[in-house]
Amino acid sequence: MTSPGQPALLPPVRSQVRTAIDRAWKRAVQAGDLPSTTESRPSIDIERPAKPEHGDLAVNLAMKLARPYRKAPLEIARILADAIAADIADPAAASPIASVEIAPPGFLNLRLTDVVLETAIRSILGAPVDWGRVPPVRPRTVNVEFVSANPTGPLTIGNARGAFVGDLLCRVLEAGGQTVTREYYFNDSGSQVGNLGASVVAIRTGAPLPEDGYHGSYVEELARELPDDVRAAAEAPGADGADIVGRWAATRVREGIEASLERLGVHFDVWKSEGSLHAEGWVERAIERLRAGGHLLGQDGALWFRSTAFGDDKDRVIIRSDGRPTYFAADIGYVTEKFSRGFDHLIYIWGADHHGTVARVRNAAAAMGYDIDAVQVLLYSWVRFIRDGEEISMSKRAGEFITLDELLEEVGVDAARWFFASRAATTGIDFDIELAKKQSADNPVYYVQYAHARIASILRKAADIGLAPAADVTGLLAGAAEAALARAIVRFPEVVEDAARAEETHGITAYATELATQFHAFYRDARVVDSEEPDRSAARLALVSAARVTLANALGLLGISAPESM
RNA sequence: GCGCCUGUAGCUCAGUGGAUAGAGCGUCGGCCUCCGGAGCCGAAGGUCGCAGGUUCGAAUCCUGUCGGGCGCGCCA
Repeated sequence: MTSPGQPALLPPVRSQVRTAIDRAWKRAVQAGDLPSTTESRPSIDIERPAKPEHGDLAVNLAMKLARPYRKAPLEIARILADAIAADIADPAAASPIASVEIAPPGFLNLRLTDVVLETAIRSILGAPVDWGRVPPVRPRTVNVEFVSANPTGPLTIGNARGAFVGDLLCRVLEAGGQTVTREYYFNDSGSQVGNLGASVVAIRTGAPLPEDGYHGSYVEELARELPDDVRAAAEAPGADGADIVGRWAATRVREGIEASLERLGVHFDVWKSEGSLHAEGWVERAIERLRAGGHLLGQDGALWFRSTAFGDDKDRVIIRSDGRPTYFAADIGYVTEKFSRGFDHLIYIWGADHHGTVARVRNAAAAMGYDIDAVQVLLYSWVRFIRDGEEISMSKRAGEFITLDELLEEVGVDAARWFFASRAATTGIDFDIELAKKQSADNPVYYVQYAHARIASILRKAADIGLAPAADVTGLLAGAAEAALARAIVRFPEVVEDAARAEETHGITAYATELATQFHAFYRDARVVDSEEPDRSAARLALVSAARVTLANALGLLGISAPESM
């Protein structure tokens, strides 16, 4: 949403072109050159041709219209091309298209005007912070819940992907104009917390660890740090010592988790405990709501949600026969609690092993009267961590694990962020720790950061001899090197738009790499700092300045630093 | 057995039905009198697991099949 005083974001070039094509299509229909149809026109796909001789952008609309119109694609392409040419000739239309060519089997290959590129560069330099933000398709207030590991031990590399994927998703949604709340859900009162407390007590008293106890140095650390007042309360007659110590330990562990997450640049807005959902009556009210809707079923002494009525393969227990609510009961209470805070979209980031629970949560939301599509689950696949050719197996309870902190210490936050950002969340991936360390110098993230640092260095050097970026690059783009770099820069908002829509970030890392390559090529071919030619130098400084802003914003979008020097 | 995800270059991964399937790393060969060589240029490397089908066109959609991962609790 744009407030009155604020200029609207410049539409991405691709959107401007789409508008122009649409205008041309209507022009052709009005002129009677194309049949008017009651069917809606197919969506206009605009793609970037692999080969430069195919122009800046290509449109396959003529091929798509061939069937409904029962006309040869090339014939339709001819008509559309004529209409686009007419649109270009109309000064009032101010078309972003410079020229159009037809290529078999029916492509329309377009070239952009220099004006469109220059306008974009001007807007980058004028409002660098906004560059890459795109207008929302539909503005939403989104709750993204992720990590949500119970505070029974430090975060491990097993939690890593969820943390990065969730935060990256939030960032990409924010860039797409949505309002995002990052939320962490945890249980600090269950039996596992009691186990943790019992383990701490056992170490403290020198007793053997309980059967299901927790191992690991962090448990010993907790035992050492146990404050006297907590110990006294736990040892009071009739007190549940394991529970009291467990709650204290869970709080300590949770604070440690929060610190780890902050270290990797993930900040949660809301920390929500499962206990609070019960205490505040959300679970009870949600169950009543389901009951009122006739979605519950008593059987074998337990209370079930009729999930099968919504297509699930079985019904799901909400209250066990012994009267204790299941985890799922808290889930449905949580759904109502979240919606009560005004979110119109809920996203859960879960590991792929939770896919069996997706249907029941969404179905319960539907049963309570919410739009099922407003509850979305993003499943990420597992990462196999490899060291010395062997998969690292982990067990938090047995104390065999590598913590997230240790991983980041080894490979670095920027490299780790890049690693996860550059892969689709749904594919299983291998993370070879030795390889990640060994290749750290060759990691593409440094390639992109290097390009940024190099530009920063150029700008410093220019300033030293009194050269500053021009306010504009008008006329500069006649040069081939400049034109190529400008075209790469201007594509950024489209990349963000695609990433926001796909809810994936690997398009951004690929783009950042490509832009860095374009910059390096420009650097090779065009001297930027040149006191002999101050005007051209100033214009080129403006262009590389725009490239720097774009690289910085692309990296920033991924939570990766953009260093001034390396 | 049923369900979901997945199979693309030596390795790690991109590829929303479109033009000769791409990138990084690795390998091989070149480039520093000049704004940062963490760079640039070039080369080799592919039956897109396999077999059918859909259509002007398939890595992409459908069916089958083989391999890998995960799930199928009154666990979380």
